[in-house]
Amino acid sequence: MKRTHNNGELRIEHVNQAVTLVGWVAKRRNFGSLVFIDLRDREGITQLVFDEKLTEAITEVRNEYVLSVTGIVVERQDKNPKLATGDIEIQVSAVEIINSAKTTPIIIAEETDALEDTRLKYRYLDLRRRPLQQNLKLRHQVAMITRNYLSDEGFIEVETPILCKSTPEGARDYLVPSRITPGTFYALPQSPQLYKQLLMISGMEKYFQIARCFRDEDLRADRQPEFTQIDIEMSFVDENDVWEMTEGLMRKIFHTVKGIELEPFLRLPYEECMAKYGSDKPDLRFAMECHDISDVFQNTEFKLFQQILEQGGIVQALVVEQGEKRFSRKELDQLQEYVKVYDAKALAYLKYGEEGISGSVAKVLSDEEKHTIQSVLGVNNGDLVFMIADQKRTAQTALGALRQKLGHQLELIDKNAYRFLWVTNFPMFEYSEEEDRYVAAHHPFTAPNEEDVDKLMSDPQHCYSRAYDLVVNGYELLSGSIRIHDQDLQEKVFEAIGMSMEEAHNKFGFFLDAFQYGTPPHGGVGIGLERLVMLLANTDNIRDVVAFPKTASAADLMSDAPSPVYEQQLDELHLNLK
RNA sequence: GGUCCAGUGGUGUAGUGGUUAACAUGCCUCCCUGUCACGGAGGAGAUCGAGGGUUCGAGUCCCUUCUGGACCGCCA
Repeated sequence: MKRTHNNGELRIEHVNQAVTLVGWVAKRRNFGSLVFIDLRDREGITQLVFDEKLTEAITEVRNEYVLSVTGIVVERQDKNPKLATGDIEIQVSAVEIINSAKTTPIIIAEETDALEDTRLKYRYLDLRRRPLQQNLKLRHQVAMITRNYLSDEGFIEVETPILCKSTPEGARDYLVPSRITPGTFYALPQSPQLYKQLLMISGMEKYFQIARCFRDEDLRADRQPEFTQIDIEMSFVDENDVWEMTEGLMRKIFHTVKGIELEPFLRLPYEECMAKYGSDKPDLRFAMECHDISDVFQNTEFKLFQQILEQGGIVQALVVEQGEKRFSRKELDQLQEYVKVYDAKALAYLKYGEEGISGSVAKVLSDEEKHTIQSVLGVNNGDLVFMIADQKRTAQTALGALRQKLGHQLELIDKNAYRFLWVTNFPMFEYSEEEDRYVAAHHPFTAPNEEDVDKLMSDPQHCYSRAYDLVVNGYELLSGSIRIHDQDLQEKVFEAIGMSMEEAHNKFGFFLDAFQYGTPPHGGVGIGLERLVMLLANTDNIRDVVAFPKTASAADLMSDAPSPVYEQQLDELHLNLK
């Protein structure tokens, strides 16, 4: 019997039609000589009615049995408004039990029960549940919109290799041993970066790929070891072209999926972003900005602030409007502990109350200082001021983390809003304590700002790049940059990060060779598909939008990967385990 | 590498040193013709993640370890 309809589509107008439905038993309600079964497929649920002629045939039927039924659509005596098909039911005339099922370890109909490890072990059952099914559908929808949009804009989808050359710059590679050439390895791509740039040299002009990427780094709630990027590269463009194209894609996606018309995307240079929000991925769904109030303490008597300022640090401050009475002493202590996670030494606060100014540093600051803070920050009666004095980045980052925490804790966040922000002008380099040298902050093919080219060697710390991130609601949604297309400039950048041309040729020789044959100006982005779908699905966990995700220790609880392999496999690959 | 949280019938939880480990749900048997979180009666099901220790006595306290989760570092 071939199915005639799915379980989500029958309505009152189908009454009296003969139909055949298939699906899984979601629920059985037994009244002896009358039995109801909720039949589920991916489109929905339809209620089946079995009268006394047929109850015998389904006595053995339990949850998750697979059935095929034929019957007549009838109007229900009592309609169920919670169900799309709630106006009708199927008076079953014939039933075929296609397959039986063991009792499931998790209850499919319940949407929330079962802990993470059980859900992951029985992922195929968890995937039968409505929320995950919807997320996978959503993910498909986003991918399709993206493909169509980019194709219409003249982009060509090209697949790049999964077995690549290892490039130890950046994230740790997943390695794949070569059987044919003993002692050598492929790496899985961290991103198709070099290949997409090569495609620009090849004259593809506009490329995209929905690309799997792999990074052997520790996981987070929004990070998996393998993930998907909507990878895009364009020739003969500058930042504005890339941004406009990306905004167009985002508009299309949010319009189609959510029916939302996005506001124009804001733009903010990195340094300003760090100063205001203490993060390179700020959540702009609430205002609350940080301020550098070091100037207030130029002649301070307070030793701690004095010392920090002398060492080149800053005092960063944040006002919680009407926050004076919103925190207990215990909560303030907890916030104190919270900022320590971000390396801040302490969190100072001042309460501007009716009966004067109190708080952790009320006694050690002068009246003049306290009042200057008030006027500089525009503090009103009843406000609370948090301060962190530390080295610039530490103070900014710790207070920024506090800002984000307070946004949640004080419920300042508009949960239905999407606030897009381009963070631009990232630093070209950052100092690596570990390696005792400057390393590329983005990657070494990122173009420096034109006015900063002179500083590449002389002042790398103040050299900024044409890299940009698109940030939404506290998530880094994508990263990209305008790339270097000039050989001399590329050599200078390698020199600045202490990489000899010889070393550079060892690592990226094929790429540098290609560079010599007429490289167009180009740039692009890599959009984190999972993060985009997370935002659209309103979840804060990446596992909710990945069909078969890994645990925090990068394991697959269902298949039990990674796992040991047979001796023979190691032998073939010329590998010895330590 | 570090910090914190969790682990108790199939599933989710309660149980802060003392009798037979409780509740919900699921499961099994029986009853029921209008349920949709169906209802009713009965039943089975737990070496309390593992190992060690403290104690007259440990699910409970201590140590070690494993697993899951969140975060810091890391993620060009």
